[in-house]
Amino acid sequence: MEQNLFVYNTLSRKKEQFEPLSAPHVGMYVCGPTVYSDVHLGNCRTFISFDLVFRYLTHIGYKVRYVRNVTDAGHLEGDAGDEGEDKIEKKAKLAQLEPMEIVQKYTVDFHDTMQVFNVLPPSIEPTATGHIIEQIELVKQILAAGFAYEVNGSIYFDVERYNKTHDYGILNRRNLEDLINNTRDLGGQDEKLGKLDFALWIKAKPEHLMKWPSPWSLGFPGWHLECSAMSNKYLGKQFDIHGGGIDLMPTHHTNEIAQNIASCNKIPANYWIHTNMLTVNGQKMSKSLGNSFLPQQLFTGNHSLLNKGYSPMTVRFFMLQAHYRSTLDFSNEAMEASEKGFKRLMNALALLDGLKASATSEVEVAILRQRCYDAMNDDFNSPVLIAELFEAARIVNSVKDGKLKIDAENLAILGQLMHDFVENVLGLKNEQAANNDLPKVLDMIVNLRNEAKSNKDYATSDKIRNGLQEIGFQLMDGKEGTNWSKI
RNA sequence: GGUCGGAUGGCCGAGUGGCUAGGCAGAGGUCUGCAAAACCUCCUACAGCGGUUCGAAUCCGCUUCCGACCUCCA
Repeated sequence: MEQNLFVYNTLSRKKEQFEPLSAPHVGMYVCGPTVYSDVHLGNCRTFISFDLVFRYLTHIGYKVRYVRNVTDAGHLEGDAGDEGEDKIEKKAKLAQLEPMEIVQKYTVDFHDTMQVFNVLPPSIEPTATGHIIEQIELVKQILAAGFAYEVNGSIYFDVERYNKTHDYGILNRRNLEDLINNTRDLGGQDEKLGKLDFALWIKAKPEHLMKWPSPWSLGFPGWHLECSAMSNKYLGKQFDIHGGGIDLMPTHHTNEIAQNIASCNKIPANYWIHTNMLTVNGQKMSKSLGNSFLPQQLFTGNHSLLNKGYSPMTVRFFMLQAHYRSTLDFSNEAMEASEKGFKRLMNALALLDGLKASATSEVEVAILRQRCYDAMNDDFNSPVLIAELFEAARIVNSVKDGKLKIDAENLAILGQLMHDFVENVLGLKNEQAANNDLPKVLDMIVNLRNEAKSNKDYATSDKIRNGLQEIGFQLMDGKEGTNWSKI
């Protein structure tokens, strides 16, 4: 916490010094996935971005309670507005499954995918269906405060009424008239008094499967409600950071803030962090546009836009090479560049242990370390951090080649710095197979080859090297012997 | 249509008034039996047109193009 961290706050549209409400504790809420289908790569980018935030806050000494929800009910489908079908229920009917079967399947898939990307689990991962009571209580409070009304068993939030005493556009910076004038007329919204009003509680139709009793009807909660209720429950009325994809900002987060303020007159979070979109050919990756990749397709290369597969850590590195607030465009060329860069960084990390210290040092590593912190303190600037780490890699390689001298003290700092930032902060890890007999076998083959080589039997030595290359191992002859690495 | 944001070298991508990241690709060199890796050197760009300034990729205006949101979305 000696770090002077600055965070870009969507509320102020500025970078602000990060000051938690009660350090060293930090409360962070991030809107998680709706578990009605596989997470795609764009979703993953958001959670990887917040994983970086979580990891860095933790690294600099904060005790973070990280809450990321799973939406397993109440999320309405498409153009029909609040009359639309629950996404999960729709999928369940199609697949002739219980809604909770769908939820279970895609929750497991989500967790697996997060693990593959080395995304740390949040401290608490609450579900909407697990907090129906809390949501009903919240609706009661909003009703009592006079910012909601009931029509035929459904409850709607009265946006125009709310805006008379509060600023509805505090986050999205839009005035109400503009919003009203630019809102399309949608079908099936007869019940609502105002165009911008949104549902807090929806009365279920008879055929609806997911429904719960409430004072108003047998029904289900509106989508925006769960995040208000659950952040309030686990982090309090006010907490430090609220995050999510930038596409959630104009509507979902705007409504969330309105709900919280309407119920307890406090804006829930001080810092609002929004991550930008992953694009494909310049267009947002999204399920509805049909241009999304599943992580599995990326790993295997099984997609028409892909030349080959890329490993999870390559993908993670690719994403961290762009700043979280910039759009990131996906392409094969960019992925291949990241694949090589990632390998270069990890090779340097692996060489650290074998480096020998000199009596004197030609490098001052503490300066580099400070530059790494400076990068992250500037709104989690991982691309700049990675640039600094490539400088660290250059030092490692030069020392290894005997071209640069480093003393024990600087070597220790260098090692610490690289492990801290590459593994703990960026969350990158080596993907090579470990803990088996393979290294011993390879070392033996390498020794055989070196015997042939010292006899100038290059036909044999090249045969061994080429053979290993074909099955995925690259040999590298150096002054101090031969190294191998997985290609 | 309204609101907001973006346009950086062959590709990706940082940077917000002078010091002009980084990765990948490309060229040359060192090393090496040859490779590979590594190291060194080179390629030095900011959509266009005006303006402000001693000085602009960075600030202002206009133009062109692209995107996001306005409707579920990470």
